Amino acid sequence: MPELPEVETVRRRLEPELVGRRLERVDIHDPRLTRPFDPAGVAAELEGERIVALDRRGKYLVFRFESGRVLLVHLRMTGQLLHGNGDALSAEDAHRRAVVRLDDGSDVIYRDIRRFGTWLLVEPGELGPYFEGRVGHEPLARGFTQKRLGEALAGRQAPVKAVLLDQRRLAGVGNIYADEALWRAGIHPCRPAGELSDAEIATLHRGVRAALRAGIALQGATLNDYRQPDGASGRMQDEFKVYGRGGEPCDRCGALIEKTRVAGRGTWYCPSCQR
DNA sequence: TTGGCGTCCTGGAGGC
DNA sequence: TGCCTCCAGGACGCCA
Repeated sequence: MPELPEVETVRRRLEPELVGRRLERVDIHDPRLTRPFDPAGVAAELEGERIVALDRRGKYLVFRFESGRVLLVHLRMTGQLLHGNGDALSAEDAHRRAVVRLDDGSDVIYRDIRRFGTWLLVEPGELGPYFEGRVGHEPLARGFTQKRLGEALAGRQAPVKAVLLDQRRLAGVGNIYADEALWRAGIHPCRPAGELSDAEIATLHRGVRAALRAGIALQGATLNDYRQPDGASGRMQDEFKVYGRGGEPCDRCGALIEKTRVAGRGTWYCPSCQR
């Protein structure tokens, strides 16, 4: 499922291909994609727009247009953005939810098996209010310090993993990278967030950033559905320390990795070296 | 304000 | 072989 490293990988691949291009035709096949707005209306508004920048905020892809409008694309669980010739990209694919024809004749295909993904067209000046209170610190930004992480965790009785997954506090961390970050930090995912010491917060701060950077360096993790815009798989799944490795030995201490459930999510950890 | 749970959604795995 | 049930999880709404 696309988290910060996967979304950033998609952004980096698409940016040189899409910036400067005009949207000639937009076909949105899934009425759920643009809820609560009419997909035909959204498509009509998008046609003719020129992309001037492609950014990322948390797990959102931010398409900025010449008019000042912004299209926010969230891939959720199984969303994919593919770029190429639409006819060659399996036109019969039942999971195609939208197709955008660009002015160079290429296509951007949006496919989504579980249909959780969303497209939201935001008017100039509305992006800030939309993100306000909804999307928290960027964990790889220069300003995300150990102090900022400490503030996000302070006073919370919820499991530390649940707080890492809370996008209002930390943007972009999902189930995979939360587990991987906690393993790197040697912290048990069920520990109450507010009880971590300053030293543990410092270790977790390094662990979160290291896990996310590793994911970006390996072009994300491909488990089932995530693909890069050219269809290639990521390689992070080959470097997982705990996620999905229940019953296998821990790389650090050799104890068998266990699985539990935290915040309603499957959670893998080492019972020996994560305290 | 906080934390937990249900909902949306579909494909795959496992059981019978 | 076919059918049924369960599981996976990001964001959001609801409730205690």
